[in-house]
Amino acid sequence: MSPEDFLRLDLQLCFPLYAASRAMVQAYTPLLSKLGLTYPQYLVMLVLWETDGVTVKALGEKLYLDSGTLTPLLKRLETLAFVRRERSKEDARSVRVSLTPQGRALRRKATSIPEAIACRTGLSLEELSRLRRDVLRLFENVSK
Amino acid sequence: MSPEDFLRLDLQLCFPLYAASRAMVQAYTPLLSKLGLTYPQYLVMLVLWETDGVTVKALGEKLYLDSGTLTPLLKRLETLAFVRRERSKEDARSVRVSLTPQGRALRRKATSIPEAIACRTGLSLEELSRLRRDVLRLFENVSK
DNA sequence: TCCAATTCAGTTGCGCGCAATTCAATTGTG
DNA sequence: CACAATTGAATTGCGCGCAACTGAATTGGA
Repeated sequence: MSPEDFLRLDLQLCFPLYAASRAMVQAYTPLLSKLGLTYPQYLVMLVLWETDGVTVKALGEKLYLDSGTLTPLLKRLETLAFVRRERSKEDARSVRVSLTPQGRALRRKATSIPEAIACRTGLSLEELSRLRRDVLRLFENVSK
Repeated sequence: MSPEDFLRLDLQLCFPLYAASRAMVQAYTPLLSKLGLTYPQYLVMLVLWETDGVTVKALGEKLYLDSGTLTPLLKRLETLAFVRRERSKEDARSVRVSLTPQGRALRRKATSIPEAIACRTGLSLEELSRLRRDVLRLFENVSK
């Protein structure tokens, strides 16, 4: 295989990854729109449902997103009345994000989503878990 | 495992995929910026290097992008003088995109990129090819 | 042939992502 | 203690993605 061949679209890994990632987000979209959420907003809610009262910095570290993305997103979630944002008392540089009762209540409506998505992938739980592990390894290699 | 557990961020496939896809694009960014391209623009150039004079519709079908994304992107590539856009004579609804000499010349400067990226993944060619196949299968299942 | 339906590109509007910068709060060092 | 360096969030600017829509060109059925 010549070095030229590596420029063939069909031989690259990134493009399928990029297309698959967008396709997965599209699969979530109709389910999430019932809750009034976008996919990145859903990711933030997943973190908050696990750990309420987290700072913007900690959110960014979990989701690999910066304040340029998170600040406006969190303002939209605040407008939707799913979260509150308030300056930390201990360190006035940081902002804590907490769930409102509505934000907490939203969790129940979201419980059916992961299984619905898992079905859409057409993969078994074992295949899903293996693929997640492989993609995670790729992510760790590439992002370091 | 309870249905609640499926809402755990660390157990989902889409998030690693989403993070890995962005990380891969970030790995491309410094290499592509030397050529003056973004990653989606690079994808368009890959198609044109394989098949010059393609329509916007055909580009969209190969890259799974619509005219809302492609039209402004192609205008930027035209401003950069890498492509020309012209209404088709056979069917005036469609627009053909062709490489300029500069666009064609850019290919040589891009030849080293795929290998550099492959190295960054830390995976062997066999692992890369297997992962590409698995991700492609996921994409096909989810997008149909 | 006519004209309704379809197709193709373009436009608008909005929400990310992310680089780069700003600004206030805090930390660490002499 | 002073003050330079660092940190955390916000802001700005730009390029996607994509849904929804527009308008022109083409197609296909009555």
